[in-house]
Amino acid sequence: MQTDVQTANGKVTKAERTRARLIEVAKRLYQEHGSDHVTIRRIAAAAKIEAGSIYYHFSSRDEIMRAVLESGVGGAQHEVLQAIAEAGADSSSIERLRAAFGAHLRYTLREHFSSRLKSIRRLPKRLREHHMQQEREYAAIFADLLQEAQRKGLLRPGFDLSVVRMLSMGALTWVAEWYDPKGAMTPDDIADEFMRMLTGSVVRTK
Amino acid sequence: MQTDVQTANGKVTKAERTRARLIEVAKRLYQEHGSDHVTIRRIAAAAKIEAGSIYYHFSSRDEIMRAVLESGVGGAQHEVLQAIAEAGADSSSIERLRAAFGAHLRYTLREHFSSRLKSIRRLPKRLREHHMQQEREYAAIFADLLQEAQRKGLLRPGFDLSVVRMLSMGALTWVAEWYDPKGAMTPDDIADEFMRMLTGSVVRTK
DNA sequence: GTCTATACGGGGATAGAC
DNA sequence: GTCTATCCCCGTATAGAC
Repeated sequence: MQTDVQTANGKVTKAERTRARLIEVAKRLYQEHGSDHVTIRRIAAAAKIEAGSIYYHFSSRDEIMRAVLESGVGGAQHEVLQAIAEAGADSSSIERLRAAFGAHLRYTLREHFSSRLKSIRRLPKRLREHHMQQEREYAAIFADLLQEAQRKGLLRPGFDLSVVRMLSMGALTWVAEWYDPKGAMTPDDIADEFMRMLTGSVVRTK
Repeated sequence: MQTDVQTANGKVTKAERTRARLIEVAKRLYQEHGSDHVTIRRIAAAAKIEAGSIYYHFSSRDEIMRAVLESGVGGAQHEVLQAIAEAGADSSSIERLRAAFGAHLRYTLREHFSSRLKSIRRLPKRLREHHMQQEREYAAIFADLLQEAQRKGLLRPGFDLSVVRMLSMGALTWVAEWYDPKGAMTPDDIADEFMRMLTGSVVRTK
């Protein structure tokens, strides 16, 4: 919002670094305490800065929240797309879907980030619109994989792919609510179990 | 906490009625605005009472929140058990599971209540423990149905039933995040679609 | 860029009248 | 049981020194 543009020679300004640190700190606080109780004062304390100074980098508390959401969805998107790419060009749609689900789950659990859980309702309309646009793009990744699978005849007919996608994302996103890192299962184990649930019903078994 | 016991002759005291009204109002506010921004003063205003008077019925804000959660999980439990009962004694485990899922989803969407979404983290330990015990009882309903189905050989072997249950509940609970009441699908349509996803993979198709 | 100081409102909670 | 009055804290945000 202020002087947080990169300088011509590609250097990162002090303002940029501080801004990035504030976003990181705020994200961590959201994870630990929920969107409630994450105040300017607390963010400032955790970032070892005075509360007033924050307003040099952000115009309001909501602006920080928006930045955190943006960074969260953006991070997930980046890792999911990368996982799909790593699956290789000769992978099937189903394999890519599995990779995408796995990446989504790993990210959600690692960052304990499920954007919707953090009260988006209270975001001003402008910010909310931007965020929902970002969410739609993220959802489109999975929607595309499912449609591709359907076109290639890999899915059992008769399903509403939108509903299947949203139920699936829900199942995975909700894992953050019950996952025990000290338990026996890794995030990938859970993603695999979920794929097994789909395979044989949604996915044609032949 | 105070005089909210029923009198010997079974009559409901004024205090009880007021307390119940406060819980109802608070629940509605939580639904509408999220757990953020639901203040004692707002609850008081919506209940047409003065803020100070609330402390006759509840000892703190958290106490109200706990009561709302209790009422929410209790309500869901009641309706799910009723749906199972209505499925009849000669119904299969799978039919009862379908009925239970449907009731869970209807309740979640109607009350826009998904307890976990409302920052439980910030509840004091005592209150949180009680709430999680209640959640476990609720989860046990579904766990029992799945185990029963497994015993009767209605499930395809090789699945971790705990994981299947938690993924399933997640898929359904998350529906509240994307459901559009003005859309074409009813809650039961969605529950049915989900059962179709399970049938043929988790449920043995024969 | 970051600090200090401060304005202002709204939060939870209590005391005592009625 | 409910009201009124009030305390004190902490929230967001701003102004101006450095």
